[in-house]
Amino acid sequence: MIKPQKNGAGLPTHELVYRQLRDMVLFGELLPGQAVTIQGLILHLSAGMTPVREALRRLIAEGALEAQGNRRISVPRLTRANVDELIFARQAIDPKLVFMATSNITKANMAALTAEDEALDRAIVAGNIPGYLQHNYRFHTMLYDIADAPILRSVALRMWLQFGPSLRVVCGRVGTQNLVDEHKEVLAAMAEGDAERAAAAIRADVLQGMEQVRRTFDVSD
Amino acid sequence: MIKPQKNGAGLPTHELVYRQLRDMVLFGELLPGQAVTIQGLILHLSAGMTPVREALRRLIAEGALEAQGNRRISVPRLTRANVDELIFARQAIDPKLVFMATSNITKANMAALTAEDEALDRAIVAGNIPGYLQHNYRFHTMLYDIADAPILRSVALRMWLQFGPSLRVVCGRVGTQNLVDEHKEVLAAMAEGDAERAAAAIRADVLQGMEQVRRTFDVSD
DNA sequence: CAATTTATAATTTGATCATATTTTAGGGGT
DNA sequence: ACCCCTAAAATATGATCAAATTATAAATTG
Repeated sequence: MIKPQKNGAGLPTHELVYRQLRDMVLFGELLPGQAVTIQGLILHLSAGMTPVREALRRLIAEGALEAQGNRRISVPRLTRANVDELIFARQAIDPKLVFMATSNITKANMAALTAEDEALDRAIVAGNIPGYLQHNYRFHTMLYDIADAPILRSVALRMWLQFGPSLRVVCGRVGTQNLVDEHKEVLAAMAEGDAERAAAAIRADVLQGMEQVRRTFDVSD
Repeated sequence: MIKPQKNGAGLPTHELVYRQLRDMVLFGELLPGQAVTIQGLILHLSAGMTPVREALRRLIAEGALEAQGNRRISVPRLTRANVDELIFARQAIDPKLVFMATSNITKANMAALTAEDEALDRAIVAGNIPGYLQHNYRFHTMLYDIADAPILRSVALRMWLQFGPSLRVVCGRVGTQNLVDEHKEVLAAMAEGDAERAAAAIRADVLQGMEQVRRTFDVSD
């Protein structure tokens, strides 16, 4: 007699498992190199086997996790060459998305973006690392959503999943105080409808952040 | 007493199912808008349920398939805006990969690329559409592999999965005879070690091909 | 005789399948 | 058009088999 539990939300279990794992990757609960086992997730999340497997396949496809070949799964450890790839890709994609977002901006969108950026600033002064990571992610993904370009958005999100764990390590080393961003400039340019300037600002922001990731490699590696 | 059949190759079933489905998407056995059911695949590929589900989650994550929300899965139907996104992304990524590949080129690599391009030409004159699609794909993916940049490679492969079904439609309309490419120029530039020229050539090739995809939209849509 | 290596057993983890439940789509009736 | 009812498809579970890592013991060598 098997009884398939009806999970709280209206979402399928594999989706819930996916979101939990994704957040663990993005917001630093999983560190680079860490092993991830199916059995462990079944116990920890009290989910069935099939949903967990589906979520893992999805995360592997998105680059958030890595299949090591011998049936083992782990959080990828970036090489310096990988960071260079990420810098190139983000520099190409993110400004385009912000450029497109500038055309679609509304009063409500702009208010939400501003609120998110202010929450981000508060997390920085408070030294709240998880808060910084979450609000920073939210700020950028809101821009992606506004751009209304699903394919470029999915590429950009994929990049976040790849450098997420490393970004956590960066924050642990330099602290939140030393983190600066170009978000104010992005918002000002978007408010004026100056798409070129907004794109340039986000490119500077991306380069700023990714260079910080690269720098930690010059120390550790 | 259950006996888990040991599939021929040393690869897990979910991997084999994934590859078969991916090839069906890439080489035109699945058309845009077509529905894909789990049960149908279980019967057609005589595979179990769990491996099929895993392969589908992976293909959905890679953009090859689309979850419609109401538990239905289908081959995505590209919009004109989607095609513009693909053009932008490929124009950014592909030349970079060819630029990188030029540094890593070897005698063996160059011979394999040339052989693939010749097979491609033969498929064109023969009017062999599946052959054209396969050799064209192989030519480009060989370049990605030579570049040795796994993250950019995965982004580029994702793009192929998205426009694959539409490319099949294009070939069905214009025929293979009207398809031209810049592969000879790419190979010549790479042989000289001129990375800039090789990158420019592949950009022209990409634009050429993607514009053809866009053109079919102006007719049908 | 100690230490390193090799072989073997045990345990953990992954892969697949069959089955039970839930949800959706579609068809006939009001 | 709306609502129940049925059938089919998707979701989720636990059982079972297979494989890989770890632990343990034996053996060979310096």
